[in-house]
Amino acid sequence: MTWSTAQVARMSKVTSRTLRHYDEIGLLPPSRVGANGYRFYEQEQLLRLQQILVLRELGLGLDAIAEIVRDGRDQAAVLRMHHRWLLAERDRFDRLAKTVSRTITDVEGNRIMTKKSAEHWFEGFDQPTQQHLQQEARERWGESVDTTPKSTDWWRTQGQGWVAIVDELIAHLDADRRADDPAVQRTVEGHYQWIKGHWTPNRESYIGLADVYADDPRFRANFDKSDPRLAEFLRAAITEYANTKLS
Amino acid sequence: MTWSTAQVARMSKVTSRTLRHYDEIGLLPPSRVGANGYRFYEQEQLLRLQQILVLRELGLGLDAIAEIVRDGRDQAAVLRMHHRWLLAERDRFDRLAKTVSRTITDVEGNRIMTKKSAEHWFEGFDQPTQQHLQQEARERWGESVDTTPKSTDWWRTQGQGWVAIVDELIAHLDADRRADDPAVQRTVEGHYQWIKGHWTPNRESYIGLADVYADDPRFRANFDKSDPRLAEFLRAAITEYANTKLS
DNA sequence: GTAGAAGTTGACGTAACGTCAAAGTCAACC
DNA sequence: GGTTGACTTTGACGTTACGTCAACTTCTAC
Repeated sequence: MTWSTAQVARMSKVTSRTLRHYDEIGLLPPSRVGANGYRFYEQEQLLRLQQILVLRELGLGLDAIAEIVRDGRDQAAVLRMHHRWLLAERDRFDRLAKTVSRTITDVEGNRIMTKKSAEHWFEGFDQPTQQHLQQEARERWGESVDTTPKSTDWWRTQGQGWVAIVDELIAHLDADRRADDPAVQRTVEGHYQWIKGHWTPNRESYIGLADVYADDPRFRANFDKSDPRLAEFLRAAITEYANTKLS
Repeated sequence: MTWSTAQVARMSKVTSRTLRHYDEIGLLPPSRVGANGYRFYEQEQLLRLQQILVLRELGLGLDAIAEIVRDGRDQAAVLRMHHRWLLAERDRFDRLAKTVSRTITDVEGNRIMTKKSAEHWFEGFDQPTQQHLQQEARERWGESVDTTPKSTDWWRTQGQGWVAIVDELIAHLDADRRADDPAVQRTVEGHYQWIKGHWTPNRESYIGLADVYADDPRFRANFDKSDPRLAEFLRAAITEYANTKLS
């Protein structure tokens, strides 16, 4: 089966402009281009488009999507990962609805806000999805990491949560704490919860993530910019946490 | 309690740049501006920000958000509407996850796609949320419709489904069909299903919507641009449909 | 042949900020 | 009081992902 641009656009509810754009940037080349210059798509392209649209719904930029959606991967495994992400996003909207419920209660009770209660009003809005989802994909397929210069921006786009965690780790290092010190482990717990917002690592995968942090050249380079002790310290701290707290 | 820009930004996870932007466009003016030029926010602004962020999460543009988020409305009623929208969006992500599940089954079974099955791959991606949510808000608070020039773009952003319905109505008028003609009623049925994708009108609210279409100056103006007979014809057709098909 | 739908390329415009620079303000510390 | 660093402002250019439009070609049905 083959589909024209308009047919694909109609089925998928994206515009032909979008399809052209995706072809231009190499994200979704058509199956073939006719002698008349017309684009034609087949099943493989439709599958890929679905994946693109899922990731777009999850808020990823096209750069990140290009990195995740690739030929040659086990498609069923990719789809299962997307499925899990969609369920996580579904749960986040549930959390947002609960946040609004709480606000309704506050407003109907004419509650005066304190500093503490104000923070509850914004629970669920954090969506550092792109970084997390890319991270998970990289952990899984790290060996095929894209090396385009644009990807070096990944570190720079990390959210505030991560920055705070790094700051704490550096403070621990400066206080000469060891990786298994309870304070250090609390920081790792914070990191774990941050990750857990979107996917829940088990022991193996959390340690695998620590290894990515320490071994991936770009992660490593960015850590070294902050403090040369960081990478190995984080690896040790995460490994300790995973071995004592996770299964 | 008063909060500075940075405090609000931290709590809400938006940037100070965003808060400035929202002030500049009048979407979220601060509670007051100090002698030093600094912005300060209070509870009322935080409540409004939460509403803005909810609607942003739901994919609305800032124009549409400005139209929905207003002073003087029953805040509990506004929040309950947002709550319902969030649950609907949660359910849509559930549908998306089910779509991906189906794809996994197809891929693992090495199913060859037919024209029909290809359409299933894209279920759940339709999100004409902005139009529908604005419409619902207008139906509820139509009498306080904003008259800023920018809002006149609303009509232009209507989706294809709406355009097709209008085209059909004009065709019915040209064929001298009455509002209760079965063919006309089938068009209204199509409109009803289009609305029903996001909220289900009962008799009263569907007729109320028809009244909004005919009585709101901007709706009316846009209808008149297409055909001066349209507004009243649509009102009559919807009223007929609602009285015979809805309770 | 004609008309209208469908499709292309090319190119400017848009929305919602992100980023950066320059400068002022504030608070803590010496 | 001076210094430093965090905080805040205004101003302005840049970015992303298309939307919109124009001009032209191709296809299909009559």
